[in-house]
Amino acid sequence: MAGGERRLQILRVAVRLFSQRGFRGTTTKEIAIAAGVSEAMVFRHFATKEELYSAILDHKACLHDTMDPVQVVAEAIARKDDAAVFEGLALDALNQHDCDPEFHRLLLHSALEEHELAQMFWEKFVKRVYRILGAYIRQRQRDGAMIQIEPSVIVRAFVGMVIHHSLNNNLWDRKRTLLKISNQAAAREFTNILLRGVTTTTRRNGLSKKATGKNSRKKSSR
Amino acid sequence: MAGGERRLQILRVAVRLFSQRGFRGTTTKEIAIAAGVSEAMVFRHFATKEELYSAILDHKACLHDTMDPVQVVAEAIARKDDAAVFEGLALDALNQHDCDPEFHRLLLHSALEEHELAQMFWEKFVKRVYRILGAYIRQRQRDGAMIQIEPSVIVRAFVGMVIHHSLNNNLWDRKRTLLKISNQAAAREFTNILLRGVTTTTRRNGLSKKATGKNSRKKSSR
DNA sequence: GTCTATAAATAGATAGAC
DNA sequence: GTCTATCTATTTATAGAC
Repeated sequence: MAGGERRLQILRVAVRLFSQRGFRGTTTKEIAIAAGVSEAMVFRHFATKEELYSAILDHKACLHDTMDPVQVVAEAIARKDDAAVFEGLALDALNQHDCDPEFHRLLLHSALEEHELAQMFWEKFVKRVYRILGAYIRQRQRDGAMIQIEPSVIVRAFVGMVIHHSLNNNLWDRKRTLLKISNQAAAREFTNILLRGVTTTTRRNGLSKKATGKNSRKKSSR
Repeated sequence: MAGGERRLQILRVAVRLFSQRGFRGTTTKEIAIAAGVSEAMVFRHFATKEELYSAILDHKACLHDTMDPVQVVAEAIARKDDAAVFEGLALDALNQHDCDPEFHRLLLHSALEEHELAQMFWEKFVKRVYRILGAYIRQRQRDGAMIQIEPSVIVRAFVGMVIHHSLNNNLWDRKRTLLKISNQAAAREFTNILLRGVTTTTRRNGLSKKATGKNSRKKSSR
């Protein structure tokens, strides 16, 4: 097998094992066996186990760089379509986690081990979501469309619903014994709860026909 | 030092190290050094490393058995005081995590490693919260006090806010760079968001407050 | 109870043949 | 590129003296 090809294969096997048992919990021998090669081959492609780990992180991080969570809803933000903003973000996150559960586990392992990936992810991804979503909420508060709660609290509440749901599905309750629901439905329900919870609205008929932004005139209700 | 005493001391040291670096990431030598004894002493009190781990889990699980999260709000449930129910649960969980962050980390490690503790905790604790809180919500829906959303979804949303907040504070953002808020305030804010989001009460306009119980939620949002 | 010394197994990593 | 064989350090665990 060609160099680059084999390298990638070993890398993928390592991703799987590291995500299952953590960095320290996985031996280079296990990786070699799972990849169907000798240990020497592993060390031919990656000088040390640490280097292998780093390569994985780079690999994963690069993949996730290309998908910008904020870009997914940029247009909804411009339109000030609250439901589309939150539902879009939630659905994107849930789908992401579903199609790459390994990454979520890898991230948790690295957070527990205080490895660089955790901090990198935090800096490049989480902070960004808080900044941009926080700014959006602040704007909507100025519009009189949302009640005066510290925006970070709202972000945390919403991110909490979504991430915790993923964590449940991927880590604790893979059989979905407690809650079986599609990602679409979950994104919609969480968004409904949050928006009912934080938007100013006088009518109780349904929930979404409220200020779409451009012409909201209500000033600070409380 | 007497037998039982030393045993407990080693156990406590091990709890700290395991929660920091996981089971496989901690060596018996490190434990011995941290406890100020020789490795032989560790193996005198615990035949194997596995046995030490199990002893920790028993120790912790037993501690947490005594504090029933549901009992904390039993009286609020009887009174149908929605705000007290949710705020009480949230505050209890947040304080619990704050005063024993090790347990939270230990739990995560064991969930990732698929160790028994994780499943035990899930069965004895999480399921219970879902069952009881779900039943309460269902009752409140029959009362006409809450909108018709699958109760499990509401539970997941709320538990998500709270647990994710703890996870952030204990694992990712110990410096609280993104959100600095007291447990009391957090419990109150999350409850406000959720209850605004799921209750049928007509708020502003001083219209009817159709909720049945003596719902004494205060309307302060800074 | 506590230690030092050490056994036995496993880990990461390298050498060198093919 | 790939393997077998091997080295070295570490890790779990034990023996036996005090």
